[in-house]
Amino acid sequence: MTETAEDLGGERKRGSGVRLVYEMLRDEILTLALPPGRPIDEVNLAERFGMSRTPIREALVRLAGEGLVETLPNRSAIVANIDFTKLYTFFDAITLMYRVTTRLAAEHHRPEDLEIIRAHQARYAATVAAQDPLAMIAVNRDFHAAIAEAGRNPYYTALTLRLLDEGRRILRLYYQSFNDRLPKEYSDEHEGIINAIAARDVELCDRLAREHADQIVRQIKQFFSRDMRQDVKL
Amino acid sequence: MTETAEDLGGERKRGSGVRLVYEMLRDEILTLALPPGRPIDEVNLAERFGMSRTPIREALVRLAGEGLVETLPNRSAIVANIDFTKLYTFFDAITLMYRVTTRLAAEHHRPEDLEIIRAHQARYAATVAAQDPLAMIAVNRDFHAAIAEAGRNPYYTALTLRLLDEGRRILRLYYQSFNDRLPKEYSDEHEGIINAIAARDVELCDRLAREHADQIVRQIKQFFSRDMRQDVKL
DNA sequence: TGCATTTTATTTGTCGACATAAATTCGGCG
DNA sequence: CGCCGAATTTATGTCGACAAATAAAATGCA
Repeated sequence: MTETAEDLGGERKRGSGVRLVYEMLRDEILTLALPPGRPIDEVNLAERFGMSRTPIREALVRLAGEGLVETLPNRSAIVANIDFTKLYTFFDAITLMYRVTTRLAAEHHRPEDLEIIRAHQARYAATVAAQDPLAMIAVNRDFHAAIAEAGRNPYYTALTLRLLDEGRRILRLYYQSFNDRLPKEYSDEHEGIINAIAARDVELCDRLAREHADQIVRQIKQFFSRDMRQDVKL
Repeated sequence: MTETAEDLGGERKRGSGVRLVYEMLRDEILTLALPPGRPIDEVNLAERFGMSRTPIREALVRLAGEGLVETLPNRSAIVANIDFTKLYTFFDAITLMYRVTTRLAAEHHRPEDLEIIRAHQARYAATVAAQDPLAMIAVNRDFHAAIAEAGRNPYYTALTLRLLDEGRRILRLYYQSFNDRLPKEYSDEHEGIINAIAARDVELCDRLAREHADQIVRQIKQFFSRDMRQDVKL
């Protein structure tokens, strides 16, 4: 799947190796290029990135801290599995975080925040028009992350980011099942949320964020319950 | 402060070193034995724990992932500072998490959860009676962590744990200002919460959790605003 | 042939050492 | 006397190698 020889050019600056590996692995995990459960071999990665195992391990430890890889003692680390039995807790949490962060964004956003949010939304619409699900999923995450940032509560932002990242993998599964054809309905909902934030209408933000979350959750629930039934058949 | 020669006995099992360092450092940070801003020297720790720098670094990376230490590139890591300008976001977040986790505990708890929660509360009362603020703070954290666990939403639990840990440092500062004399009022509030969970009364749990949080927040806010005023005077 | 046990092999956990970047000290110059 | 720059020092980032533990393979036995 992944090309063997990556050969990332020449000299890297001291300290940049870890971040490089971290970001690259993270992206491959979140796009499902590395599927859940796949073993992660340290020496393999060390060769691929042309560096020692030490920075590789540090990147893996950080990813493990975010719950993106699971490390079994004395055994290969693996890409974190998606626990479908806990999907409902995920939906519950992300719905609450959408509501809370959007509310706070309405209260605390500054002009420059809105610019950033609108820029993400423009990119989002472009990815939908281009039928590029991978980019769409990534930008959708950036959009809501920007809203959370505008809310200026780092604790909520941190949880929201974690949920959004986990959501990238779930959405990837979801859209793959449709051969990656994208509906564009979310685009309108995003516009409504932006306007509500700009108007500083806290209650409207709450309602729109909840509806936005409910809509996605409903679709994915439907999809996975279908999938569950098929699984049960064996 | 910290004894130089710790000399933790003899052989350790392969893989246990990291957890040992991680837990010990974590405890020292949360009890303020290591004050915010203090530099953390890797070789120093390596000598103290009688192991190489490698496991020390891994423990530090994990602690950095939880926001308990800050690592500056090519410079000493330091114990994470407490950002008092973001105290209000902390209060907001922990109030919400108290409410949400207690609500969920009312819905999803099982008999064994209640036993655990009650056991923590018993220990809590004991620490208050013994006027042991350090233990009291630690057990208070365990009490609310057990409630979060009973709510069975790992995302909420994770954020709650992070907030509770950060809260340990703040509470330590708070009680230090009173020469570590403890009021026992919280004990009764805890009992009320336990009863509401046992009765599966979601709305009552919400109200009691909010009041419990508000009460603590009010006191600490008062304390820190007093402190702020003094700071302004220079 | 099938199962248990030993042997091999692979991969992680840890170590000690070197390279490098920043902080500090020292020295020169204006 | 003070400031700027170079040398020194200190601590981190990275490396290659060894040891331990698990998985896989091979062997022996019933």
